[in-house]
This record gives sequence, structure tokens and C-alpha cells, in this order.
Amino acid sequence: MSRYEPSVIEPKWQSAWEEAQTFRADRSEDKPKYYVLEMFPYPSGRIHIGHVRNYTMGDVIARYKLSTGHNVLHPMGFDAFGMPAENAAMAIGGHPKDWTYSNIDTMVSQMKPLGFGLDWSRMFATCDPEYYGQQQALFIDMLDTGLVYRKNAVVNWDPVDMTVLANEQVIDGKGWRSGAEVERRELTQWFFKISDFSEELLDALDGLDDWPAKVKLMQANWIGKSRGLQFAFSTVDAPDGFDRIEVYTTRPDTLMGASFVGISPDHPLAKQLEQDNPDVAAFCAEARKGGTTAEAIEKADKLGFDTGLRVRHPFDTAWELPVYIANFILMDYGTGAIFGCPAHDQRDHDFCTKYELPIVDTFLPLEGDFDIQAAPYVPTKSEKVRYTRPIAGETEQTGDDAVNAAIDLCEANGVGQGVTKFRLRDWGLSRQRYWGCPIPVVHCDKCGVVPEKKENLPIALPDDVTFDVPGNPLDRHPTWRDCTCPNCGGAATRETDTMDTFVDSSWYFARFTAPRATTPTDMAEAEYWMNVDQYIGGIEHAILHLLYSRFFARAMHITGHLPETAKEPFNALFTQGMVTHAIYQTKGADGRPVYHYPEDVELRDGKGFLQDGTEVQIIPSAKMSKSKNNVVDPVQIIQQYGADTARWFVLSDSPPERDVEWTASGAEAASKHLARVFRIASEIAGSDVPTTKEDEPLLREMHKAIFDVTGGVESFGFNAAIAKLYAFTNTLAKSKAGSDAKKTAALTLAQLMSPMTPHLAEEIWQVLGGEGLIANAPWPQADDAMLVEDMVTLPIQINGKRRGEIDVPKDLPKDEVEKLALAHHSVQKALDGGTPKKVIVVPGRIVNVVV
RNA sequence: GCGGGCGUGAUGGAAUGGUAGACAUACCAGACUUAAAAUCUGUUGGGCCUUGUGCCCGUGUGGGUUCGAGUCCCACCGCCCGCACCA
Repeated sequence: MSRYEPSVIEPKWQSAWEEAQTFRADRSEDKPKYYVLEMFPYPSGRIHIGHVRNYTMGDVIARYKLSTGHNVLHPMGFDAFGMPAENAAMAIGGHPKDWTYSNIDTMVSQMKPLGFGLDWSRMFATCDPEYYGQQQALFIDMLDTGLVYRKNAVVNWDPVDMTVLANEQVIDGKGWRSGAEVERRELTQWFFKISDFSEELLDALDGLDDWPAKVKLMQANWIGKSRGLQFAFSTVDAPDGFDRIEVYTTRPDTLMGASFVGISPDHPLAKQLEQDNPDVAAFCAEARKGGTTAEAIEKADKLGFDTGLRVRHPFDTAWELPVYIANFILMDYGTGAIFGCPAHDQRDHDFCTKYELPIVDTFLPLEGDFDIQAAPYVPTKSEKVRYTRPIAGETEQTGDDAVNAAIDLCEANGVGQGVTKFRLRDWGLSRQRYWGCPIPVVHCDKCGVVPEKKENLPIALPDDVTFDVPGNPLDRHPTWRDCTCPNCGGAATRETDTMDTFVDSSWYFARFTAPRATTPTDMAEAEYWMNVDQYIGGIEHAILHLLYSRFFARAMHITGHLPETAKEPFNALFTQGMVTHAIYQTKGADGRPVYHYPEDVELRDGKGFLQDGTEVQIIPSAKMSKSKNNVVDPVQIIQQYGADTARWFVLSDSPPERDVEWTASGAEAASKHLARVFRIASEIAGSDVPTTKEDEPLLREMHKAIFDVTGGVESFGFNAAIAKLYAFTNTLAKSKAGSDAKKTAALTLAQLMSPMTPHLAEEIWQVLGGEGLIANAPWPQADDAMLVEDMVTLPIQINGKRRGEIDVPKDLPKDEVEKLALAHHSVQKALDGGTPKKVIVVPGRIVNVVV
């Protein structure tokens, strides 16, 4: 009997699949299609164990769907543009292109030994001119249809990466990649008109039944719909052109509690006043400088500057309110102006207390006293309150009802209109970087901004660039900018901005359906393969990538590159958890922690020790990080245990949506188990035992295993499926059944394991004489008749507590079951001669006697 | 502040409202071995004494619905995540 040697069998079966083109996807009308996709990787240089988990889950689905008769598309590519390549060029020299393609080669060579059932013939990288050229074509189509536009805007400038960032890429006021404090600059930039789709992107979330509720909620919050009243305060003695100040509020029911009007330092009126009044200018300059970090915002004083201007209250023209410029009012939300109601808002309360403005309540709690001068009263909008100064009549109602009534009344009286606002801003896509997709437009003195002709695409990046000075190499390239205007034929210059790399990943899933097409997509292929039936990736993309992709799918439909049915491109989404690893640390001489590599730590009784006997502190389940020395390298794992062990382990133990901790003992156990399965199967292959009475119980267990594992795979319960496979293996190992039954069971075991451990499964399949490749074998079917036992064990409860059990035929009528249960000694004891109050018999499940 | 999620043995976790702790790790004991590794077998939620086909308790805490609750409802405690000067 031979040993289980993954290093021998794994390459063997990978070659067999490649030779048979098992995972090549071609359009075919006689099978239902299934498109499974994992979020494609950035070519950082090495694959990470998180990639292994992500792609293994996708592969389980892909292989399972293949064996259930689907035409499966399971492609792989690389999200290859981006800053790290430029940083590498700056740090170690060389060219971003060489760095990127060499990394891709390395990562492909690391991924192939994992045996994923991928159609490698479809692979591309987003930095391939064939890909980004089509992206440029798409951009031009979007420009034609008004989905892209150019405007002067205050943007987020990352001073380290020296580029503009989208709002979505600014986290706590810092660049998402560089971590540098973002500055505000005014530049002319390209924007995608995603805000036109706010309502639609929000509404369509409802139809995404197979998306995690959490992701849908995060997107809904991000889009940020609010209903409110927009109206104007008329001004008293204001500069020309400022007769009115437009204000937006979600709480028009508190209008009678208004104490001041506040405007943003960036508000046109503030800018006007700034010109004549140095005090205003100084205040505004100071306010604009204020940090944008959450911490800075938290600490920053709410500062106001009394402009001396007055406005009239819309309901009482004799009532005048002061106009303040305030540092906490944002120009890019609402109208850049607010009215302050200190009675029902903490911030306004603080502000009015500080500047000694009146605090007047508009509603109070239904019962009890409330000192509105001391604190604001801020109930939820669904809470019923007592209106002390109602706008639309009712005195006792909820905030929601009062708001709606107030909007209706204001509209009726011409005071303002009910409007719906969204938080979602247009997506600024210009980046002042080299390693990205060039924006395919030229600047002509005569014609202005002109899109390139499609026949000139791709507008390729020049290779002869240097990174010895900061900034965009395209800007300082001697000749690349020079071009002729596609419109008038005169001399013109190219746009040197490139696209945000999130553009690249917003349509790659569509490109996979026809990766070599000479248009962005091939409609026949797109109609056949779209949508992605199952998309799998990290929760960190819940907003950015997934929202952008949803927008792009719509844009591609409008520009004729995707069918209408693909407007929501991902039918089902699964967000998998991370692979974590313990951190082993001791305290260094300087008091700072010293991190130890797992191989230097010996684990005994749940404690860790260094070679010299020093105990280390174990921090369990931490995110892998190079600086914490707790990174597990998949390449090493594959060398040590083989791909199947790595695949088996990352799927077992934890539910796939949760984090799983990589442990040496767990990997060891997975490896041992696979070796055991191999051994059991080999023994069965060589055995010759006649049929026994143990055959049927084994086959029954087999059918239960088919049922449970199938259910587990279908519902992303991979950990539960694996637990069932362990249990079934134990049953098979102990079974005294004859060889034929055992062979059948072992073949089925191989099939059930094949999506997770495909190499081992093929090997066993071959050893046991299975026909062809197991990858192509039809998935086993559970026989319903074999799932139910003739005899069932029913637990007997007395008052809901388990007190015994009886074995009864499964079809025994209820009253017979009841009789048997009542005859049970524990029931007799409990009844003590009396009669039960009630007997509940749930056929096949349980008997409960109430005494 | 707003929104969402999660609390089950030493550990990861299982359980369509119906036998809580499947499966695995770790630990302990045994077989094989000169020994170790490997392999195989068995034990392991807590408590009680009368050692049984025994009794009591047990899924963060307190209450509720139900014949029956880890699961559903309410309140609280703890942890995690997302958003946030958003008007």
C-alpha cells in the first residue's frame, strides 16, 4: 500500500485537468450556465493565505456546479494598476510595468499548484493595453452619453501620493492608501455621474435577495437618502444678489425654535463678505484650515462669526434672526446653510449657549418637566411628543408625522418645497499618477476638450519614464503629450491624468465574458454569461468596489455594452472572513513588544515557550501582519502539506463568513485526515469481503452524507459539510460491510470531497476504479428512501425535559406512539397513577407528556 | 450620536421552535513499540450520592410567549463592525 504523497499526486491531476481542458468555458446552449467569480487580486508579489481561502470557496462552488451539469465560467485575472508599482519603482528603481508583470508571473505560479478549476485562457491584467484600451472606449461612450463630465471642484488632495482621492477613498480625513492627512484643493477634474443613479442604486438594493443584509445596509447608508424641506430666509440689508439664503432641513417641524442661521465658510455669501471685511476673511481662513480627521472634528470648537446680517423668519417677518458663519457647516451637503434649533440639537444647543442666543422649545416630552435651557430634548423621530409650538396643528404626534405635515403646509403656503437629498457625491476619477489607465481625451486650443477617436485606442502609456522626482511622469514626458486634435487636426496636448484604479475593477467581470473582444464586451457572450451568479470577496469592498460596479453595469447598459438584465451584475454576493493567526510576543528591554515567529514558539498546554524556556504571550486570532511576524505563507504550506490540506483547512473549523484562525495543529490534523482517507480508500480497493448485513446501514449513512454535504455546499456551510465528511469517514472506517458496499461508499466519499480536495479525490477515484475524471462525474444523488430509517428513536419529554426514549417504527400511528410513551417507566413514575394533562406527539421527532 | 451584528465546554464551532455541545483541536488514559513517531481504542459541560437505563443544574443577565426556547419577543450587560460636524 502506497503512502499519501500530495507532492506526487497534485501535479499529476493538475496536468490531467489541463490536458482535458476540464475548466475551459465555452458558450453552450444545452447546459445552464453558471458564473462564479472571486474578487481578483492585486499583484502585490505573493499570494496570501486569504487568497487561498477566497479562491477555494469559489472553487468549491465551481466544481460542484460543474458536476451538477452546469456550464461553469470561473475566470481569474489581476487588478494591476496602482500606486504600489510606482512606489516600488521609486524605492528600488525599475519600471512599474516590469514590477507588475513579474509579480503576476510569480503569483500565477503560486496559484496553479493550488489546483483551482479556473479557465486560465481568459486571464488578463487591467494594465494590459488590450484591457485598458477597451476601458478608454467605454469612457468615450460614457462621455457621449453624459455619464462623465469635467468640472472645477474642491477635491481631496493626498500630499504623499500626490494625487486626488474620491470621497470614498478618504477615511477619517486620511488617504485610504497613504494614510496622509488629506488637503483641500481646487482643480479641474473628471467625474462620473453616479449621483444621477442615487435613487435607483438605493431602490435596487431591495431586489438583491442573495446579498448580505449588512452590505446592503452599508450601501444604503452611504447613498444616504433624506427627505426634508428646502426654503429661503429673506435677508435684511444684505449685499446685492443675496436677497435670500437657501436652507435645507430635515426637521421643518422645529422651525419655530430657530435661533440663528448659519452658513459655511465656503458659502458664496461668506466669500462675498470676506472681500470687504478682514475679520470675516480671517475667520473663514481659520475655519477652512481645520483638520478633517474624526478626532480633530471631535475636539474642534464649534466656532461662529456674527456677520451682523439679519434674516426674517418665514412665518413671522417681524422675527429677525442673526446670520453666523460657522466652521462646522459643510458647503457640499444641502445648501451650505442651516438654521439652528438649539432646543432639539446638541450642537446647536452648545452653539447658542456659547453665543448667548435664545433657546426655545417646539416640543416637549408627553409627560414631565424638561429644562430646555440646560440640555436639548432630542427624541427619535418615531417617538410621540407634545408640540408646544406646532406648525401644522396637531399637538401630540411623532416627529415623522410633524415633519410631513410641516412640509405640506410650507408647500401650500409657498414657503418652500419638500426635497429629497442624497449623501452620495459624483465619483471623481482623475488621478495625477502614471501607472493607471490614461484618460483618452486631448486638449485643443481651438476645440477645447475633445475625446480621442476610437481607432486611435489604446492611448498607451509610454515606457520611457522615470520616477526620480515626485509628481506625474506623464506631465513631464518630452513628447507623449503631443498629439493632433481628433476634431480639427491641429496640434493639441493629451490629458495627463489617469483613471482611478477603481474604474478598472468596476467592469472586469463583464470583460471576462469575452476577454479578447475588440469592443469592451461582446453582447452575445455577455448576454449568455452575465450575471455573475456567485461573487465572493472581502467585506472591505462592501461600499467602494461594489457600488461602483453597480453603477458601471448601468452605464454599460446605457452605452450598449451590457444587456438590461445585467444592471445588477452580481446575483449573489458572499463576503468571506479573514484567515488570522496568533501573535506571539514578549516584552523587550525597552518595554516594547517583541514579536516571535510561530516556528520559534513551542506550544504546550495552551501556553507558548521560546527555546530558552521564556513564556510568550499569545494573542489569539489576530490579523496577519508582516510587522507582527504572524503571516502564514501558502507556498510553504503547500510544500509542507500539499494544496488539498491547505484547501481543506481553510474551509473547516469556522463558518466561511467568519474569520478562521490558522493553527499548526489544525493544519496537521487536516493533513492527517486526508492521509487517513487515502489509506482507508486504498485498503478498500484491495479488499474482497462478501456482502454482510452491515451493508445497508453503511449505505444509509452514505445517503445521509450526500444529503448533508450537498446542503452544506449549496448554502455556504462548508464547515458543516466538512464535519459531516469527517463523521462519514469515521463510519466508513469502522464499518463491517462487504467490499462492494464499502467501495460504493468510498467512491461517494471521494465525490463529496472533490470540490474541497480535488487531487485526493481524483486519486481515490482512480484507485477504486471510478470512470474518467471525478471532476466530470455527475454529483451523487441522495435517495429519499434511504434517508429515513424504518425504526426511529423518539425522545420522551416530561414537561419539556428529556426523561427517556423509545424505539418505534417510523410509520407508527400517533395514538400507538402515545400508548408506548405512556407505558414508559419514567412516564409511569411521573404520572404516579394519575392521567397526563396533555400529550404532544411530533411524528418522527419527539413525544412530550405534560403532567 | 445613528445603524447593524454577535455572546454556547479549555478552544474553533454544530443544532428547519423538538435528545444542547455534532465535527475538530487540546487534554487525559489505554493498545502496539526497547523507546519515540505514526496508527488504533476510549474518556472529557458542571454538580450530587444512593454508581443508576439515577437525580439536579447548564447556551451573557433578568423577564415573557410556548406542551417545549441556544433559536421567537422585551429589557439590561459585554464585545465587534459600519457611518458620522449630514443640517
